[in-house]
Amino acid sequence: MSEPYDPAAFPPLAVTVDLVLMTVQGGRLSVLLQRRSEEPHKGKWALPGGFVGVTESLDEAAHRILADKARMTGGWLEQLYSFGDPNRDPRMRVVTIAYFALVPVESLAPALAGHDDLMLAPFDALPDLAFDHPAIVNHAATRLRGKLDYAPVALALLSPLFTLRALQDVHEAILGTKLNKPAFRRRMLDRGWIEGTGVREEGGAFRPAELFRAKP
Amino acid sequence: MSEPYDPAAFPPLAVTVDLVLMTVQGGRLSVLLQRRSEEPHKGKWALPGGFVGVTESLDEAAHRILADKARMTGGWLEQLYSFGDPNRDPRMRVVTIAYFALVPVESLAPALAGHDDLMLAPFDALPDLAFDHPAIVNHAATRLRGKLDYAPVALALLSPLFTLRALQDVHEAILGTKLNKPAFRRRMLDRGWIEGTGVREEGGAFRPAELFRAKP
DNA sequence: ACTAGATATATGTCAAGTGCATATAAATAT
DNA sequence: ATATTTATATGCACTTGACATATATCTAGT
Repeated sequence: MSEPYDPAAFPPLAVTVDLVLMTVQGGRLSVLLQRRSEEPHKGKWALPGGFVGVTESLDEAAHRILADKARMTGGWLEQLYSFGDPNRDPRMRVVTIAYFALVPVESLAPALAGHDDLMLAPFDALPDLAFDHPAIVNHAATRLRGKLDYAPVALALLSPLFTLRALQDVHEAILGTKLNKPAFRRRMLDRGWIEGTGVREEGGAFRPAELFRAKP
Repeated sequence: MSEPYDPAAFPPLAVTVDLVLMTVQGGRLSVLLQRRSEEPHKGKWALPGGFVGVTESLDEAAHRILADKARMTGGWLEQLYSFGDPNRDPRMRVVTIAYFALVPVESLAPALAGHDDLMLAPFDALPDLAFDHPAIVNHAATRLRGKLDYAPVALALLSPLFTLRALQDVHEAILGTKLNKPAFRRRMLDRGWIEGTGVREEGGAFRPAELFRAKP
């Protein structure tokens, strides 16, 4: 910031936070959408979001919006990217800070139940989205795929105890490809993100797998 | 954005773009700083930046500020991260979108000459910075180091024709470590980012190296 | 009980990538 | 010419991951 603040030349802008809340449901990477009840784009699906309060940090605003949609246990939240095209909202100039969130699908159940203005849309069948939300959603998917290999993001999509098979299913859903089982297994164990519990899953029709958990 | 816009509950905020303009000078990774001429933090060093105009996208604002400081030939500009702590500016609420820029040091010479409110500060000897600019600068350095291996960012710090030795010097300056020469050479050629010109550098006291250029 | 079937887990081998040491090539200075 | 210095090339060990295959462990069915 070099020049002094001149409100006439540089009027303040509306600032929002939009949330790309992703989860894996039925083997497909999906994103939470909310039907718009107001113009513009009334009736279209859009990312959940909200304006940033004056006394609130960006992270706090993102947490607030996330907490409204999901029980935030074992999830992941990080800033994604900021979008500020002058025409992205026809009403007025809005700059949005997009956030990237991951939660196990069970954490979304309470919010989804009985709210028909909310839905989980799979990435391979997204509806027509409002504003520039298609670009935001694509940005999030790309980031997720890119981080999969060097950050324990996939763990945020699983419940606290999980099998290696379940972890692999999550990776395959995100990448859209099949992975080699022994190689995946060794890679995950080498990363040092997870630890075995010694306990096996129960109820399966075949040999039960060991349950793992995220390392603290 | 879910709720309707209520200016009383969510007044607009000032939005700025701050630029972390980095280069390698004398074998050291450095950042362009500007001395503040106004309160707050008057006299302190800070990142160059400015308010975002109403009709201007974030990228356009970043380009405008960059063009003011450097001849933008062969450089790199990308959005870094947004900072919006409510108290980051004591005057008022300011959200800043930080950008990450790389240019060869020669592109900065015109701006630096005769402007004693501008300086290139090496990362290993940064002065006391205004606002939350220390955090922004650290974020940029981390991103730069992280991208070095999988994106051709180092090329943006060199003139169009360069030797592999010069490219290695840039990498070493950024990472702060010495690298193995044959391994570095092979790695760079495998990446497919550069191509030989068949022409050799001239004037050196010893065997002249081949000049390379970035692939289109 | 035993066997078949299915899945979890372990191992062996190969190719690619990287660090390190060393060898060869090409220029200048004396 | 020869020494010196740097560029470029090559050989070798080590690590990592893909893939194939082997072994272990459970249930279901006879």
